[in-house]
Amino acid sequence: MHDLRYLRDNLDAFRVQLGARGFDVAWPDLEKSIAERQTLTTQVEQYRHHLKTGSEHVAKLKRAQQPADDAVATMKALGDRIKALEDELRTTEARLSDLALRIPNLPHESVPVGRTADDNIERNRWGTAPNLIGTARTHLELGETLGIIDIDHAVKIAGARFAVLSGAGARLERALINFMLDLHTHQHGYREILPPFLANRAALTGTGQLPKFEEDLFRSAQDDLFLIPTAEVPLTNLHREEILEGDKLPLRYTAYSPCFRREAGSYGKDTKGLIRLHQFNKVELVSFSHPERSYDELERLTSNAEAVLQQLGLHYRVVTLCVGDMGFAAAKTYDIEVWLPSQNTFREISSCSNFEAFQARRSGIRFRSDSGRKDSRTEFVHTLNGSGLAVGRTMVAILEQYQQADGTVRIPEALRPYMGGLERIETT
RNA sequence: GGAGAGGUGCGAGAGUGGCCGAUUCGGACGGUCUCGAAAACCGUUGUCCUGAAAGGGACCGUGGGUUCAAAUCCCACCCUCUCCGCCA
Repeated sequence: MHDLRYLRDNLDAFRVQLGARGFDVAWPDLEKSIAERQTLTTQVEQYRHHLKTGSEHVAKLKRAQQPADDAVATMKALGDRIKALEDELRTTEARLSDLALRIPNLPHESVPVGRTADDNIERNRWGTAPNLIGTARTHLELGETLGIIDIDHAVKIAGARFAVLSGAGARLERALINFMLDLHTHQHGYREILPPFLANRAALTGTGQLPKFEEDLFRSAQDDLFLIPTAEVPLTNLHREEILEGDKLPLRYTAYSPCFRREAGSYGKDTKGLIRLHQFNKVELVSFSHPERSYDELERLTSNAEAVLQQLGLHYRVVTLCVGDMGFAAAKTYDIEVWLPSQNTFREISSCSNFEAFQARRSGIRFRSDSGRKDSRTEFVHTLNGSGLAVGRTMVAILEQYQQADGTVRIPEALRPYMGGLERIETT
């Protein structure tokens, strides 16, 4: 969501800045709605002022026991007029807010131009690919042979794009969650949260999933609640409609949650294995930052996510997403991509974004810089989030990068304490 | 799920139709006093929209309605608390 006043005064410049991102915005409707709202608001406020003073006049007459019928009649007519105008204003405002909520965020000036993932720019690389030329098995082959990934039974229970983890597989997933949470809370200063996994409309509108992307979400129709597609939703909404104290910023939170996505429109993509599921586990990082420091915070948050891969010894790279590849709400995004030997390529395992004030404006998350001061003003915070990391895909990377010639999988050392000392996954 | 009570500013809590954006107490902030502090006393202290400013407008859980006029009356919904039922 953007500042509508700014938008009104700079509509053309704004369109240019938004570029290709604004291709499906209904600009003429938007411009018309803004103008209409302004006219109606001014009228309603003027009439209401008359109504207010007029009513006081009536009160005076009645107290003085003077006839007030004429005045009452005039005021009644005025009241009816106001009611009609207010109806119109309500309709206009609803239309305007729906239009405005569908405008994507403005990209930061440092974001590379481009349309697709091919235009993303590699920023840095860490580690080396294991030497598996020609022998790399897929995580699914490994997992099924080892008896730790079971797709067939998941289909029976829920259908396509679900997975059952079994034995050491389930243990590995749990170990990863604990390892990540411990790292972020003990070493990176995040506060651990265990949030609700369902969220209401207001929460999802605040972070930007609604109104535009409702078809991507699982929904409980009876209650009008949605299964969260990421813990970003509950974490960011922790402070919705709040005014935070400026000297407490940044506020950093981490949470494990399962994530639920309908994956509408991705039929045929990544149909095998754990890469793209309707339900997956993720440890999320969220930060509420002072606007002046949010880009430093983005670097920090990204490095916090990278630290997980470094400690696990997984080869990866970081790319800066180009304008065309960024999500709806982001101003700038780094994707962390982990090396998958079987695909001979890097695959996304984390996405770290600065949303600037986009979500904060939608959610009413402000801060006061000098608390207690008379002239202190409130300002929108900047919100950031990133995966720290997608747990399922981390497991995929471990299986593939740590696979041995004999079909077993070594456990990264950092993880062994979380696996009861287990050093290797073998067929059992 | 059933019965009852209630949702007001940072917190407690008053306000049952007009003079209420809202009494009071507490907290916080500033000041007086003090070597310093406590106490006491004085003052300040909600958010948003509009406007260059003066000013104007909105907000008392949310949304409707009644009325010349609504925090106050009516309706619906949401939420909280207590009791009962059910349940991990």
